[in-house]
Amino acid sequence: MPSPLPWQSGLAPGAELPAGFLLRPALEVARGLLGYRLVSTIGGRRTSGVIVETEAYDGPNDPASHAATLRGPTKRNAVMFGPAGFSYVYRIYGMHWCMNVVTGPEGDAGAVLLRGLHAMEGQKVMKQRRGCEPLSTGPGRLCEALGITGELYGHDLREEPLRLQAGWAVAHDMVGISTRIGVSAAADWPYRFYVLGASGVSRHPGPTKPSATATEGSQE
DNA sequence: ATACCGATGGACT
DNA sequence: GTCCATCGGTATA
Repeated sequence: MPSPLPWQSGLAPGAELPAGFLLRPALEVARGLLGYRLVSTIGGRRTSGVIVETEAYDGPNDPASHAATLRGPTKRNAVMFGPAGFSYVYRIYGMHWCMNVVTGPEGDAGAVLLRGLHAMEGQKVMKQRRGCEPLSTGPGRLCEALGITGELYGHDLREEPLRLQAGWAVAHDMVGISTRIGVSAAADWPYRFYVLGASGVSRHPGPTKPSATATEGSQE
């Protein structure tokens, strides 16, 4: 068994993000958000969890980003060109919502897709919303479990009802890196980050980083 | 365990 | 028209 995950010892206090945390490039923020917390009070019901899986989307430089086109901002991707710390929520396949955290200075269209959450509070509510397990593994499920919809497009993540807060530090030997899931453009870019052995991670593949310590295989 | 398939809506060619 | 940053059911191994 690898070292225990830091959040297994109890609930971390909600904390503000370190200054400048989200102003860095999407790739750095995607790694940095592992162990941080997402707290929803949408619909007056509190649900929260620890971020255990992310993907970076690096704006115009990144062929897989919704901000990749040379044509500049569209109605959908506009929020990504704005300041960091706002949510980019979009609908995919006509039925699921996906949520990103906008990163980088204004004008830089970086974003980080939240793909996996280790549920900590309000699991009963999440079950109710989801109707089945797993609760918050995968971007669509994560949004459903926390009640995130298109209404939260452009929401300031310092404010109710959806807040991003600092949480636990995740050591480097507990982080897996792989290519992004479901993307065809830039398919070989190692822009996905996940916590080894954590529940809430959608898959544990990873051509990119063998990561000596972790024998995978721990279940939820 | 992996594989395929259908649902469904909006952005884009 | 086509392409998805997906999911859940069903099928096959």
